[in-house]
Parts: sequence; structure tokens; C-alpha cells
Amino acid sequence: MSQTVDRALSILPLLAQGPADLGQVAARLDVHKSTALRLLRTLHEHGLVHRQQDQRYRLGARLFALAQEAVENLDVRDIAHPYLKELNAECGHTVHLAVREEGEVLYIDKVESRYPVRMYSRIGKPVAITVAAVAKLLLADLPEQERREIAEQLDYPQYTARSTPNPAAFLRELALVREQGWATDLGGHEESINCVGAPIRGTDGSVVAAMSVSAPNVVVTAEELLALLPLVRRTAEAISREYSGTGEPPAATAAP
Amino acid sequence: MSQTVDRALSILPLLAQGPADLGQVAARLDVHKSTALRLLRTLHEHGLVHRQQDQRYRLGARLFALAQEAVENLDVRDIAHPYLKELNAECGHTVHLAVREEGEVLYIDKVESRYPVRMYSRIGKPVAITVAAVAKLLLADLPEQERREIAEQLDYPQYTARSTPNPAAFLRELALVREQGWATDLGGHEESINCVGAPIRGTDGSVVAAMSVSAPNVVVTAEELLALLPLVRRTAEAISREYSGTGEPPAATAAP
DNA sequence: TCGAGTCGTTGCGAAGAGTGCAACGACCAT
DNA sequence: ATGGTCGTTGCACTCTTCGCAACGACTCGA
Repeated sequence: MSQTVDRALSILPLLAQGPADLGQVAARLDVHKSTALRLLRTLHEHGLVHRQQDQRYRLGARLFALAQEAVENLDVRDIAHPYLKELNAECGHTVHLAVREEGEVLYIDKVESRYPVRMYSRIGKPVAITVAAVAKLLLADLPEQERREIAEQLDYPQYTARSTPNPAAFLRELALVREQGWATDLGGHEESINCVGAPIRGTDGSVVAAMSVSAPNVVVTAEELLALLPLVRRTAEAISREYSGTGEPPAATAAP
Repeated sequence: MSQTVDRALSILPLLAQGPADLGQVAARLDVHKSTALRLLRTLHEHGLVHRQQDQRYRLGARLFALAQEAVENLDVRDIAHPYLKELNAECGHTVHLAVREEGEVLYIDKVESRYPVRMYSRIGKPVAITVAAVAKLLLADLPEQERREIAEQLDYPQYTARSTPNPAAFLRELALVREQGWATDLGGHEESINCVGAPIRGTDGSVVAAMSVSAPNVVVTAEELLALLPLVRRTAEAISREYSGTGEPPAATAAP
């Protein structure tokens, strides 16, 4: 849309491949050397481009600083919330969002069920880490060694007969979750409550958060809840795309 | 130097702080909304800016991809070489550059001594990992646990009476090197040869390479070699700045 | 030592690109 | 309905950017 800016930005991917001198940049852009020089100067002033002592240009440190600052200021909760609301509107059940923090798993957002019978939980509260679907999703992404260490150190309270009984069972469950890309909690925390969850991933593919849909037996059976799995996964993937800044503008206003 | 590009690039640090809508961007740039819109569009087309579903703008994934691609294509050797040559010109001794790779430490560049008596080494050859200054520097930067594991698994050949004898001594040496920010090898590999070395660090402060100056006793004493330490450290820091894309253009042509 | 070649840099006039304006449509809340 | 906000578009004006040609610094080889 803007020619000058367009040209300037085209320099960046070019330099990402390695250092280049003025002539090379001008040639690749198909512009006069003087034009390329002015563009490179501007990029340089903003620190996006660095000039090494052999006079060639490279991408500069500011680029890394910007990328880093951006991820630090990214808030999963902000981004996920509208999706969680939408999911709740579609299925009616309670929707949770959780992250891992210092060895715990915490709920950081929640959209309440439309049904009168609700599950108990509170934003900011640690999750039942050995049984909750979101906890399994978040821990399943850790490297194997770390998973083992954590599994050993945890307590395994027997909330119900279906609660995860011991480290070995937990590790087996995590391996399964890791492989299939989704998780469940079928009456492991409270006898009558089931959950299905899916992971939210960042740019590098690592799991940054997890979401789940929970509903009591009296409202829907475990089978009916599991039928929601594709919807839950699609939602999680949409949030992942949005969070990592990948993918298209969600809904473009079409047609002239 | 280029107004349009200048404005466009000013948007990036602004968005790094968090999402912003069109009005906010226009206000911060002190331009008309329509102008801001066109700039944002161009940035968007290049993937540097992402539009979330609430219409606000954020930094996009392409920025991270660029930063990543740039570091992958960075070659320490290319960047360091002129500095190594300069250092050699100043002190006359052999200068080495080394990196860590798959549990080994390898020489990747070398500038030969001007003196007839030279130290034996070869580019691409693994260094004596338990005694060499560059090896200590590279290993000292690892997390403590990893250092311990490596120290346990190594052999400790007694090249000389001053060679590092065992894991405990090696770990103590690494801790010292880590703290003081430089390393020596005083006759630990060959009785008559001494080295002083300093680390080269990347943007994030981690050690990406190490350099050292080596000279035999017959040319300079250990004390005389140690007197070069400030010079070696300054050189390593200059390379670090250049490598991480920080700092000013090394030597600007001044004065009108 | 000189001259041919390369590379980065600068001043200038032409023209093309970017700018601000005003108005429109969509959306939201009162 | 209605007033407000926000993103978007077409247009005319003008400021910015472009390519050119020429300069200076530097390297290489004769």
C-alpha cells in the first residue's frame, strides 16, 4: 500500500539470510543505490539494522528486543477470553483457562455454565494437578525428565475412585495426552463431573495455556461431552493462532 | 532520513508495549488516522503487525521469525576474525576462537603467532576440554546441574603436573571462571605454554564462543601474558557487541 | 607512482507518492 | 431513533522521495 515502506520492509527478510552490502541490497530491491542507502539509513536509526565493521548491513539488536518485549506483554487471557465466551455460547457449559506457574497450575479465566448445576472453581485457585485435564495438558508438554521429577514430588489425593493413583499412572497419562493432543478428566476430581480440554500453543509450538469444558453427569453424559472434543480443539487452535500472531484477520469484511 | 519509513517504524516499539487501535497509533505518531491506517496496512502485509479480532493491532509472528532466522545465520567466525587479527597484530601471539558443539569444544579459528616458536593446534580439532581456557569459559556458562554432569563424565588426562586432576577441581575452576569472567591455562596442557581467554556473549548474555591468547614460556612469562588480560577482555567485549548487533558503527567517518 | 576500477555518499530537479481532509457506513449505547 | 465512536475511502494538493550524475575514498595491479 505504501511503496517506500514496502521497499524498506523488504530489506529485512533479505538481511535475515545474512549480511549484505549496499550494492546487493539495491540490486535485490531493484532500486537505485542512493534509494537503498536512504532506506537502510532509516532502518539503521531505528536499530533494526546494524552495520558491521566491513560496512555490510545485518539485522540489528532492536529487532530481538522488540520481539522479546512483545511476547512479555502478551496476555493469553486477553486474547482467549472472546473465544471462551463464544465456546460457552455454543455448548452452554463451564469453560476454563489455566496456566502453569511455579510448579502449580492456576485457573486464570472462567466462563460460567448456563445450566443451574455448576462446577465449583475459582479464578486464581490452584487446580487439582494430578487429575484436571488442563493440568495434564500443561505438564505433558514439559521435557521427560522434568515430568518425572514433578510426578515423583506430587501428592496423589484420592478424590474419587478414578483419581490418578500414583506417579507411574500419572506419567502414563501425560504420555498419552502428549501424543493425542487433548486430555480428559472423567470423574477424577468429583465423581459426577467430566472435562475435556485442549492445549494453547505459542509461536514455537510449546504449550502456553490450556482450556477445558466441564459439565456434571446430570446435564450431559461423558459420551455427550466427548462429542464436543472437535469443537474444543478447534477453539484452542484458533486461540493459538491468534496468540502467536499467525494466520489471517479472523473475519474480513468481504465483497464490494 | 525517510519520513514515511520513519513513521512506519515508530509504530513497532509502540505496539511492542501492547495492542493498540488505529486512533491510539495515529495519536502517538501525531498523524491523521488515514495515514496511520496506510502504514499499518503495509506493516500488516509484511506480517510485522498482526490484527486481532477486536480490530486492534499487535506485533506479528513474522517479527519473531525474522529474529530467529537472523541469529541462525549469524556466524561468530566471520564477525570475530578481523578482531582476532587486530589482537594478534597488537600482541604478536597466537589467538584462538572456539565454540562448544555436542559435548566437545572445537577451535574454529586461529591467527598464528608472529614468533617462531608456536603452539600446536588445528582448526576443527577438539580442545583439551579439562584444561584449556576456552573450554573453561564455554562450560562455565552452563547451568550448574549440567556442569556437574559433564564434569563427572569427563576423563582427566594428566598432561602435566598442573592439569586439572578431577571433577571436583574442575567444577571449582569453572565456578571461579564464571565469577571472574575470564580464564587461564597456566601450563595445564603443555608445561611451557600459557593462555588467557575471555568469553564472547550473545544478545541474551549467554556465552556463544570463547577466545584466548597463547604463548610459550620462552617468549613471555606467565605474568607478562596475564598483563594482556585487559586487552583480551576488551577485544572479546567488542566482538560481543558486534555479534549481538549492539553498539555504534565501529568507526564513523567524522567531521564535515 | 599512477590510473582504472569499485563502493559508499551527496545535491539536485522532476514527478510521483504520501498526506490530510471530509464524508460515509458500521456499530454500540443511550 | 439518535448521538457518539471507530475504521475506511476518494480526492486534490503538496511535500517527499526517486534516479541521475558526479565526487571522494579506497584497492588492486601495472
